[in-house]
Amino acid sequence: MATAAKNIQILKEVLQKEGLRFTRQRLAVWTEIGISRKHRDADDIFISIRSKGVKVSRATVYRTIDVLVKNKLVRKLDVGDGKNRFESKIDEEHHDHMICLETGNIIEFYNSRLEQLQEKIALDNGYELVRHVHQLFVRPIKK
Amino acid sequence: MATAAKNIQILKEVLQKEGLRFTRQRLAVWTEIGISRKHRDADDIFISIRSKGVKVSRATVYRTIDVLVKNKLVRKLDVGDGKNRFESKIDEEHHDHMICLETGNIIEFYNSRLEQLQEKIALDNGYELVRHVHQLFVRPIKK
DNA sequence: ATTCTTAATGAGATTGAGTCTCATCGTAAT
DNA sequence: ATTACGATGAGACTCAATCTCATTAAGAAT
Ligand SMILES: [Mn+2]
Ligand SMILES: [Mn+2]
Ligand SMILES: [Zn+2]
Ligand SMILES: [Zn+2]
Repeated sequence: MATAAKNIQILKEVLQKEGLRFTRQRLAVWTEIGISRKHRDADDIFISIRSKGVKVSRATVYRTIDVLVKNKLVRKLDVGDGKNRFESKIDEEHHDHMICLETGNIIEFYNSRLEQLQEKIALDNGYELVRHVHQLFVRPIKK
Repeated sequence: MATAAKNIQILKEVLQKEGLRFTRQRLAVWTEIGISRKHRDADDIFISIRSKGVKVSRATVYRTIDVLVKNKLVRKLDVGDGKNRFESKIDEEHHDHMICLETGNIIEFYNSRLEQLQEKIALDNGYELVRHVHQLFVRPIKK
């Protein structure tokens, strides 16, 4: 799964639902996020698209990402360095992130008990959990 | 506890340890964060100090907050609206935050099992947990 | 294929939180 | 009181992100 053709279809459906046109720029942004390594920032994506010969502006990159995030195709991630990062949610299970304070490396993790606890905490307070931000800042154990 | 005199003493000790001078501005910032309601942003603190007749600049507010955060007198909190918020850690146990998406209200919570799980997840990956960011974005349950 | 309507785009201006500069001020040691 | 040097403030600056608006191009209609 997650073939190029499949991803184009997913994008087209979202754009149609939103009443938006299918453009080369929007496809380029979605392709860039979908195909590439994860946790990339907007400028990274912008530079990469340009380097592949597709004409695009920063404004369009940001505008397109907003649409993708709104429609849950892409996840926005703040690792605390002032720049948002993005990753495709296609073929991805939910996970949270551990950021190494020494290398900047981002490690993904998932723990169902942790997820359940969060739902419970919200409920116990009379709320419904909509989303959560959870990052562990860590240091390698030296022996 | 947490009398004004006590708080001044705490500040003086930190400044001494850091080799920094005790100034009216630094006291004003610490007092503002320590005395007032929680989760305030830097500009809020800046305006409030000025309104009380103490001459201070934004630069000094930010610089002082950095010292306070470094010395664990104050906690920096990012609720995702682009502005950091601050709260005194004096007489406060560790807690995380639930942000109501409808009212913007910030509810504090603490769950020891949750805290333990995070330590464990880091360790299982060969890391030591230094700090964590954990926010639940919630919506009131309507019945 | 050509025309037409209107949404989408791009270059560059703008915003805003946070940082930096450096001339001046004030703490605190003596 | 004098003095040394750290602290401060006004405003310039940074940089991610947003906005403006003249121009471009989807894509529907024919
Ligand atoms: Mn990830
Ligand atoms: Mn709090
Ligand atoms: Zn999670
Ligand atoms: Zn916690």
